[in-house]
Amino acid sequence: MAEVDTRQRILDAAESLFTEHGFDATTLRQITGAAEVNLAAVNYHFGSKEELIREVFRRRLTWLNQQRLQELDRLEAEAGGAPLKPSRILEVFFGVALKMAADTEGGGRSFMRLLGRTYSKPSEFVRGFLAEEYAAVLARFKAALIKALPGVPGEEILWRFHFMLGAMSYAISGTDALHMVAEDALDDSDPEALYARLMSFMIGGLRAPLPKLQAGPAKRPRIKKAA
Amino acid sequence: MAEVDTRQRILDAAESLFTEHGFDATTLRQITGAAEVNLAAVNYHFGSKEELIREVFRRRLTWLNQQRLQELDRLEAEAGGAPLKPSRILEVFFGVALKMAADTEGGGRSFMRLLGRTYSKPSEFVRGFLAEEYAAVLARFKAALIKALPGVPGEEILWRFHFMLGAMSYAISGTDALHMVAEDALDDSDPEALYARLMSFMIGGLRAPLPKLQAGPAKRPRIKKAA
DNA sequence: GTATGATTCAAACAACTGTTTGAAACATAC
DNA sequence: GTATGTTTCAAACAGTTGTTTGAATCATAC
Repeated sequence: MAEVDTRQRILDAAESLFTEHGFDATTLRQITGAAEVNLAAVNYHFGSKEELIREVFRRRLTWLNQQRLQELDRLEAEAGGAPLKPSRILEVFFGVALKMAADTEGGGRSFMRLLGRTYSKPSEFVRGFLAEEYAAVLARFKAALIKALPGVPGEEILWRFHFMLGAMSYAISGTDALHMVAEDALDDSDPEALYARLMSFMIGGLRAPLPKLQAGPAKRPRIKKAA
Repeated sequence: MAEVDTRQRILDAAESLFTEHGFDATTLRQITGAAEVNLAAVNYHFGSKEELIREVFRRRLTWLNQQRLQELDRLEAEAGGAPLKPSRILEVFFGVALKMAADTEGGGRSFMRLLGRTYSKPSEFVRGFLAEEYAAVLARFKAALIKALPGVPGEEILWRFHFMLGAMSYAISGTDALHMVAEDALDDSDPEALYARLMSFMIGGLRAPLPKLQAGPAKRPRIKKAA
């Protein structure tokens, strides 16, 4: 019984401290201190600091991605084979994440900020299982978007999806960054408003006119002249 | 004479190692090893590791922001008081950054990746002078954008600017992240193409319809019915 | 009660951290 | 040449890191 309690307390403390100071700058002594457990408890319950980090991610990420897939399933079932509205797809993917990020009490907010930062700087040993957790989800959403946007090349969609991940990451970890730079602070206290803002920005970006790419390696002339 | 060489070699090695492993995970012994200088050289030339980090940023950031202000000056002078096209403003701000990021040889690319990550996780002691370096630039570009988009509230512009910073950050540090997740790798070998992609995405986002913000602290009903 | 296994605890471990030191090597001016 | 100031170097410093250890405590079943 005490096991669960201790594990949970360590995970919660670690998640919060990792978010605040990063992995390397957070020591096991800080974690066990905040969790009010013995130092050796981390190695006893998780084996090592690296395994603890992985578990911090696994705990939330698995649920998050299951939720995303589940909602996409529901949406596609409702549509019955017809392509979805791109905005609906984005709403599922980012809506679930932002909903989690809005959960200040359960620690979801802390985790999402951590995830955003880690995603852009995957320490070698998280990269592997992060890819593992994300692979299926990314594939599903990419396929849905390609189907929803028949006119847009798949590569372009992937890039724009990538840009959107960046926007979301900053939106969540957000105010820390802009706050430091803009004195007239942005109000991020309202998750609904943030969600609405981010979503209209993303949809605008997703539906933007395609860039004029010139002189690529596989340039294809418009009209084939006689050779 | 040797001083300059040593300082420079340390800064270059530090920049590259910080980008790859982060500040905390990079040790002075790694840096001095890569730079092929004595361990004590860092403390002799920079005073401390923290000062070294600050100098790594200062070296590039000062130039980068000067460049941005300079180009904005030129643009506004040409316009002669008339509001600029929003896309032109973005082209200056992000174009300069992406040009630097495209500089693989001079180390600019490495630095921009580092900057993008640091911006979203400012260790307490970089935050201060990072804000210092950015304050003037942000203010200028914000003002220009507000002038260029008279219909859009200033707060909305700031948010969208923030989202764009996120998109750019991911675009630069980019492929590491998406690469790990999408097997059909994105080709980021062409900076021109990346620039074009990012720019049309951003402009699309910037010009997107305003979000419908409901039930804020100042909710205003559409039609006031009889009570 | 005793026995068995899981969990906690204080203490120690070796390895590594940023920093300091004092002598050596170097450059430059006289 | 000597003198002076700067830069390099190997070695050591004290402090912190993640991890291990072996005894103590707890819970549960018999």
